[in-house]
Amino acid sequence: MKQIRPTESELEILGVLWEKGPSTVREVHDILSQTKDAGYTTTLKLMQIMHEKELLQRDTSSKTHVYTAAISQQKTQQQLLNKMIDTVFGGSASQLVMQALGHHQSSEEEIEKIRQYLTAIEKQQKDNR
Amino acid sequence: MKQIRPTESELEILGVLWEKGPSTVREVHDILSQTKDAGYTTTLKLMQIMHEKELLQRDTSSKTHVYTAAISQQKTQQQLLNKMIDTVFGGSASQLVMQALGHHQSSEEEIEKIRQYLTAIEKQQKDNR
DNA sequence: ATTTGTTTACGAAGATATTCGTACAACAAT
DNA sequence: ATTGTTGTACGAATATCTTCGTAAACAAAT
Repeated sequence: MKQIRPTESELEILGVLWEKGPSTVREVHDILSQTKDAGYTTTLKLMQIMHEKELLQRDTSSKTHVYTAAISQQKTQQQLLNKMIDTVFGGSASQLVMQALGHHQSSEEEIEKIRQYLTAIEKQQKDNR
Repeated sequence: MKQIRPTESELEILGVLWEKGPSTVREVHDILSQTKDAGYTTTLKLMQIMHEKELLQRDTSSKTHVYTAAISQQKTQQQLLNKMIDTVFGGSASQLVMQALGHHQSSEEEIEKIRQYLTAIEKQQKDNR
């Protein structure tokens, strides 16, 4: 399987593209600069490199290029999670889950969603027996 | 708050030390080399640098030094999780939780534990209102 | 047409991480 | 004592990531 290894900065950019959809460098940069302090050309360069690495696709048909994430959020999440569970959580996913729930503000709706998910998993396990 | 930013390789080493407890370079290296391909002096150097950065403590009383993780697994987990939730999961902890549960075999006991955890969190949130 | 502003392209510097060769110290076995 | 083994220290090369200055292309406004 092709391993995806975006760097920190690259993940930030991917995060914006996943949320906002196809965007120009300017759009990405404006969002990043709210929380980060970097020049415009820095963001540009990063995105160009990411395009070379095939982390991003781009549409150059108009002067201002439009970039799109070329790797799915799901797949990236899964890969990073697995690595993290392995190295940092000693292989225990439930350990990670509890840690995540414990120290992060979760809304009631979110908690309800997770409950339903747990039920679904249990049901599935019974069915497979 | 002091931000902890271990690199990939550093996390691997920390992972070993968290699991095995205080260890020599040789011990750490032997475990790492099962899944990774690096020379002994590379591991040594990394651990020396980590000691400088105060990620590891070491006991030099005997010829063969013994290293210990100087940052807690918990704290590190929390910090990495928060960052990951922010950038990769669009701020949604439940998203991360579901992704983690979905691709990992969880026993019924584990699921039950998580359920109880959810209940506790909900209760706590009500009480804080 | 000239100026102004926005954008891409490119190169190179600076920062950080990773890798390993070599030298030397400690010690055990011969 | 000599040799072989195992360890630390250290420097330097290499690789990778991040940052930004500068130039050129282009379009809109004057």
